[in-house]
Amino acid sequence: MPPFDMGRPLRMGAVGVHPCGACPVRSLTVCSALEEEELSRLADIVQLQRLDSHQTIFSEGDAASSLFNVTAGTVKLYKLLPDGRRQITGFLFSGDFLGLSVHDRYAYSAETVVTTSICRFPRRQMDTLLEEFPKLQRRLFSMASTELAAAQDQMLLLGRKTAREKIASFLLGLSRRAARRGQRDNPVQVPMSRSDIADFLGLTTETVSRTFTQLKANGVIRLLEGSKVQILDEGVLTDIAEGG
Amino acid sequence: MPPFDMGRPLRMGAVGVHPCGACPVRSLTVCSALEEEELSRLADIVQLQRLDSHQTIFSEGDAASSLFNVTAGTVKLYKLLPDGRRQITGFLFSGDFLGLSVHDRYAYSAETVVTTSICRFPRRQMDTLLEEFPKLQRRLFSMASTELAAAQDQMLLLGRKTAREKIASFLLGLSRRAARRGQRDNPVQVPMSRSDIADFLGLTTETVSRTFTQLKANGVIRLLEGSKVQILDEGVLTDIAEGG
DNA sequence: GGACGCCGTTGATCCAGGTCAAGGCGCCCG
DNA sequence: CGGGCGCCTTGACCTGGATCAACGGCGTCC
Repeated sequence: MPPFDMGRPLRMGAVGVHPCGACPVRSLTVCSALEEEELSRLADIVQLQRLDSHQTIFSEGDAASSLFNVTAGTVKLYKLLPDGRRQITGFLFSGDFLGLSVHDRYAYSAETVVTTSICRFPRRQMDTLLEEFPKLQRRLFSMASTELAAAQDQMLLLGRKTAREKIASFLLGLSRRAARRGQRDNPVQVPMSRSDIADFLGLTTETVSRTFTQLKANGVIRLLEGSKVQILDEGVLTDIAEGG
Repeated sequence: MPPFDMGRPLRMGAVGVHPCGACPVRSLTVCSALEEEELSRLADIVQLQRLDSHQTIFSEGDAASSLFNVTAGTVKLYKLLPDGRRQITGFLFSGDFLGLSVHDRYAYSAETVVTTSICRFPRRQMDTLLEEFPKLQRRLFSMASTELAAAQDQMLLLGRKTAREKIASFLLGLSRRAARRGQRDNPVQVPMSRSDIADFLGLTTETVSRTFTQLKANGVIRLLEGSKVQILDEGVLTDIAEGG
């Protein structure tokens, strides 16, 4: 047994000063909509959780009992076909939220990619706060709209882009999101496996690997230690991503 | 010049009894969230428009000045790559809404597939109503969540399904949505061209055509007059759609 | 410290679906 | 009523990426 059970939820409302005020990613999250007073109400219902890599947060079809905020790490969302084929519908990083549902069931599964911290908001209590704070509702709506736009980009990628264009788009997307979070955008961290990338882009691991090799040979990127990728020519990579 | 200019917007607030009360698809739309009093406020800002087939409603990158509700007909949403490759991200029917945006620009283009009626809500005024009627906000959020779930299904389809599975899923999807609108679900109307279907499913028109022929030869469907498709064995079609 | 297993890479071959080409069949328009 | 133009279908062939296979590196567990 470990000295601290980090998997056990931590009720933050219990401590004197709630942690949301000091949350380093607050400005990125749904919580940025709130003032101090409201924030403390949110803190009353939140549970912090730290999860190892490759842990399931919830599975497709589970009762959708919570909403979540990623505060550190990486999460993947995916859907499966009965024979095991998998489509990863998104990767989430700090500041991103997950857990929206229709008909009270999650429509996809969520799993950590690396060690990850999340805030869990029980849906019932969250619904109450949403009624009480329209700002929160609006912020959630705006984040869902952004998600929807990203989903449409991903459909264009999946339906109409070549392997090379998919990989280029993927790397640029990772880099831009890192920048938005205030993290290093070049070289960019690529924490997920080839197999995860393949299932996100509608490819196989072999094709992902070959395409990285090819972009490297073309002098567009470099593969670095610690799953980092250096973008050597962003202009060219952008052109490739757009089919140029 | 035509005797009536049906393309000219019709301000409905001007007439004595607003038309939303009698709207035949109200229960399907965002408007179902509202009571009579609120509905008339919505009617004050709405413009009804009737459009011929293949008319552009707005284009990707346009200032997002309105939200829309489809009340009759069919609309397609799509994104283009610079070289003209196209991905249709969704088809809309009566009751569906469109026009959500991020950063005040539409992220996709919208075009009618057949003769179509839409309600146009100017964004500025809509925003005011959203503030005033949280129910409306919640309804819009819920519809966006549903859209998001559909987008994830479509990603699974685009990334991981075969041509046969894609066509089967497409027909079942059309049929189920028709049923939800209270329309005939079998035989099901397929108002869009092979080329539209191809660009929705990430295929070519040739492959779409061949796959229809193949499903017909297998006795799963029949192609009828007037762009209708009869589903002869829904169980088999469902199995095909899920990779069975 | 050795063996095993997982991940990533590379090579050889295959095939689903794309591309190119040719008609057929309505439908509109003169 | 005839010609032309979009659509749809079908056929022949091609190819990008999948599949199958082998192997090296590296971490983990006896």
